[in-house]
Amino acid sequence: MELYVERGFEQTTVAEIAQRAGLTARTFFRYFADKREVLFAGSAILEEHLIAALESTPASASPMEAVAAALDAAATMLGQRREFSRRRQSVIAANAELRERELIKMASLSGALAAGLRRRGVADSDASLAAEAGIAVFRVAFERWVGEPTDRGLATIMRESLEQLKALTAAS
Amino acid sequence: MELYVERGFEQTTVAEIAQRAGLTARTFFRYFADKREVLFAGSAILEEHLIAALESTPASASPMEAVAAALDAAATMLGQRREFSRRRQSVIAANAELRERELIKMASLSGALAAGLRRRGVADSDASLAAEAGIAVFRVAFERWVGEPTDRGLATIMRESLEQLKALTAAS
DNA sequence: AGGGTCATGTCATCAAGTGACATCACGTCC
DNA sequence: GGACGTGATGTCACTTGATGACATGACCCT
Repeated sequence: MELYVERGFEQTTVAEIAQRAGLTARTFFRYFADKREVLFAGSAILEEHLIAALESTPASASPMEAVAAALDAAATMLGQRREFSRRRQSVIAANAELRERELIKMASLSGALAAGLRRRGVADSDASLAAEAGIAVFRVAFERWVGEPTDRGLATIMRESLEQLKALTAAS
Repeated sequence: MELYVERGFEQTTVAEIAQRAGLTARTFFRYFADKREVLFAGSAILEEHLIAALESTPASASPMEAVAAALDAAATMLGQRREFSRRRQSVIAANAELRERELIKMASLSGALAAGLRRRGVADSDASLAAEAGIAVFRVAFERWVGEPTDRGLATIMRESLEQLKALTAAS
């Protein structure tokens, strides 16, 4: 991240990253599949937490309620370290390849969420839709949280956005 | 697409593509920014149609109604050529880089949609949420349409999925 | 005939990945 | 303590994607 912030993602070579870490480029590629992946090391853990939260909601909860619980978990996980998130996000926003990578991580989250819902007996189509909608909320809320001047709390913004989506679809 | 279907995306080099087209690799890169882009040439046109449809809905329509109209336009555009869509989709599904590219095209659609909504006076946050939700529906419906054994019509499935989302959020 | 523009080709170069093999530090076992 | 296996790292060679610089040739306009 240091180098990506200093001179931008494209302008830094893997050799430079490796050098700063006291390693060889070859070794870098043994830890990260590619130059982008190094910024997304945490996403697997995030996914685990999301799923754990989903699984621990009572079986009586509706699909969207379960998704909301998962989003809460995500919020508490990311909610700390806003400064870090902002810097990271500004690096990602500045480069198309990184944005692509982020999107596929989100898609993976969505897929995991949908699978989790199916495991609770939610119908296939409901599961994918609820998961996609949940991730849409996540995305919008996260972006808002990172962009706002004062920290209102990611969880709050998530809940707010979810309510907003509810209102929007109801009004159609 | 021929080559991507024949031997897979990774296994075909740009040199081969260029050769089959009777060109040089250098020339290929003058038409397409990269090896992936060649599969997404149509997405700019799709975006235009979506926005055109959005703009031509009455100002009285709610955000989600306007989005629904845009989705209808997308459906009539893609609704023909299901066979083509299936082959293309199977190529994309088989490769992570292509999936990434598709996701960013979707994100671009979402951004354009949100911008269109804002132009109609919809509040910022409502606009992004409605757009994201719309794209989520698009994604799920398209996937379903491509995967189904018989062609029920993309537009029908889109409407159906939108209703489903409405029901899901209402039940939370 | 001359000049301008556009598409293409050629060449050189860089950086991202990847496979094959060597090396070195370590812990284990006899 | 020395032989041995294992895992992490380095070195080297190579392919491919991508880009810049320059040349060439077709076409059109005056």
